[in-house]
Amino acid sequence: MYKQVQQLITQYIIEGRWKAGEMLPSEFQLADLFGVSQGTVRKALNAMTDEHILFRRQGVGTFVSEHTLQQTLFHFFHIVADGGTPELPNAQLRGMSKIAADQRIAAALNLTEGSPVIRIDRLRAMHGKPCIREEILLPHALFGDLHLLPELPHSLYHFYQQQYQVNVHKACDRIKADLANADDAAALDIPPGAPVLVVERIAKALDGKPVEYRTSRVRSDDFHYLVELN
Amino acid sequence: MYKQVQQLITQYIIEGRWKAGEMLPSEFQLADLFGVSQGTVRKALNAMTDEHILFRRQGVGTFVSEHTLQQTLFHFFHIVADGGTPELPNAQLRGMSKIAADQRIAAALNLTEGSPVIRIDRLRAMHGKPCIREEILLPHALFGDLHLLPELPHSLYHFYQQQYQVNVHKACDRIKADLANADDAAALDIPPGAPVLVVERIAKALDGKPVEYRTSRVRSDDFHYLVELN
DNA sequence: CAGTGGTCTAGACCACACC
DNA sequence: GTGTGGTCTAGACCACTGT
Repeated sequence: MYKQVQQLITQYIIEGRWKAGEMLPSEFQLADLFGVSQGTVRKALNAMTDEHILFRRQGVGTFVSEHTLQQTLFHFFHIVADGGTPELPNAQLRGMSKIAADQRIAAALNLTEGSPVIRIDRLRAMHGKPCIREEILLPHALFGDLHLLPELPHSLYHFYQQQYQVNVHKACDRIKADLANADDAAALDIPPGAPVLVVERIAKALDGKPVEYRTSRVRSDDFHYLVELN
Repeated sequence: MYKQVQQLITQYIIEGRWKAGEMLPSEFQLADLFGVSQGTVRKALNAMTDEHILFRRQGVGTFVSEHTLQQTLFHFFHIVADGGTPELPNAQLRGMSKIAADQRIAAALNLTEGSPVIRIDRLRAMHGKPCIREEILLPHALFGDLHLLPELPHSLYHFYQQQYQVNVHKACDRIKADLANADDAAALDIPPGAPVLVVERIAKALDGKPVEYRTSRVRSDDFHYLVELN
């Protein structure tokens, strides 16, 4: 029963009945709504809190998670300057376009080859030092004419959520090492052939469908990728 | 109260009163033992199950987690062949010695400089193809004369647990890119200057103290590091 | 069959936040 | 003060396991 409740609440959020940042009804109201006891609702809410879909504040209420800067930092941004603490870098937009998905992109986003996708190129910098080249690919079907906007905010997941009702809540990163090519060298201010980290990410929405395919090329002299294992 | 119960159970495990793989008393017996209700014990046990310190099987009982191959694979081994599924590679022992901790090692293991540490060198291979060079550093105080053994098992965390009552349960990986040096090239069968992943891990025991400092150099042509974010 | 964990319920009380 | 989530308790029943 608590899993059904969980599924129902998730459905309500996907349908936009409860939006990001909004407060849900209290445990007892939800219990009445779904015809179960307060304890059962509680178990569902806590499970969803563990998945970071909801968050709760004692004395206040239960809310749909927003991708705030804090959240994004802890859950989805793992590139850190060597001596320092996690921090969000600036992002400089280099270009946006609509292209047709090749085989690689189609596979990553679970589309058919040739489907329209939006491509974003950005250069990110920390403390004025360029550190990451990002290529971001989005299904056109979900994001409409995003590529025609003049600017983008730095925190994309928050933006996806606010403007397109796309809630990123899971992701999978594949990390490799490579040598800096000419574009890397020019953009990141490193010698060609220097080692770089390549992080390929596929991000998934609440419904489990892939919604973003992102490739980051990171200079490795002063930055690393950090993973906590529990 | 449930946090106190959690702390007590953890303490019992650290003291070796309940050892890896053993079954704990039932929820009601624990409730009597600690003077709380069964629901409170349950909450503590479930929290510890989430941290992978315990695992529970319906109809059977609650057990102290063992680092089985399965566990190790999912929680602590994230290097994967490009096309394939996660898999544990062979390990070929290259050498073991007792050395004095330099500043870097002392900082990682929270020891004073000059403390004795055990150093292990291994070469790991998947499907007969060499893929990882590992340097493993252990505090001598916890692992005694491990370096005098003629052989080591492939799954070290299980071995630490069985032979030295050291339960690894958290770790932190820092990932960088580098160029293959002469030793990498020779051992991993790649050209010098090829890109390699460098994974530095500090592993922590149940009591939160660092117990292993491991540096892995991974060939990046056919392997990657995999991270799941939730 | 007996013993275990898994779920659901109901009620009480506490801690906290906001008005 | 009122309403919220957080904790603790107690009891019932179910599902699963091993004998």
